Amino acid sequence: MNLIQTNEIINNTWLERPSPEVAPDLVGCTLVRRMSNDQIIRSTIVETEAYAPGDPACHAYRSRTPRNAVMFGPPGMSYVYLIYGMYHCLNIVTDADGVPSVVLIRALQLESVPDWLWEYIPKQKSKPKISRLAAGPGKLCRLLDIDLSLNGSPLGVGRPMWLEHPTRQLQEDLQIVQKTRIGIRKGTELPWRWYLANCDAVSKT
DNA sequence: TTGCTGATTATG
DNA sequence: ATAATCAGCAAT
Repeated sequence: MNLIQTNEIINNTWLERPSPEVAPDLVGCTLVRRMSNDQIIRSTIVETEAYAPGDPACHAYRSRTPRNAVMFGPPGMSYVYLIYGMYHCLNIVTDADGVPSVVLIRALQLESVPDWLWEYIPKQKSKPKISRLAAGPGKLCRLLDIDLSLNGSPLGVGRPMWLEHPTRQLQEDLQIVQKTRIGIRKGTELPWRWYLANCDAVSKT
């Protein structure tokens, strides 16, 4: 199945909804990344999680701080943070300006991997399958060279990243599963994780 | 200023 | 099951 198609650009109005509404809608959408060499990498979002106000797992649960500031900004920005001192996580800011609400991008499916991109993939014991290269929030940021320099960067055509809708037909054919979020200590009961069924890139747990 | 924690990953 | 590795945050 070819998940990557000609698409319509996602605008900020579409993102101006609570993250638990946007997160399932982003599954099946395309993340487009313009790398520093101006090459374009397109991939399909196959796993997302929502973080929202009143959610104890949300970085903005306690208060606004320098780290979480962009979560409070307008929709359509990227919120990137460093986790465990060595990986980055990519979020899409959603909901109205002032409401800290984001969608974490947990896994991507790439259609193909150009040779030069393998330089972004660290040497490992065994060569991973293409379907596992962006399987996990830290891995996808490493692969697409996403770091703190992209925190607060607006999404858009011509910018480092933007989002596109799939065709209507494809969107309707998607089998999306809803479950609880993973890797967190608090807010574990909220069913705010969505992923594509039968997708190799999705986290196993 | 110290100490602990974490929306992770690769390896044993 | 655990090391790697560090910014943020709460407590001192």
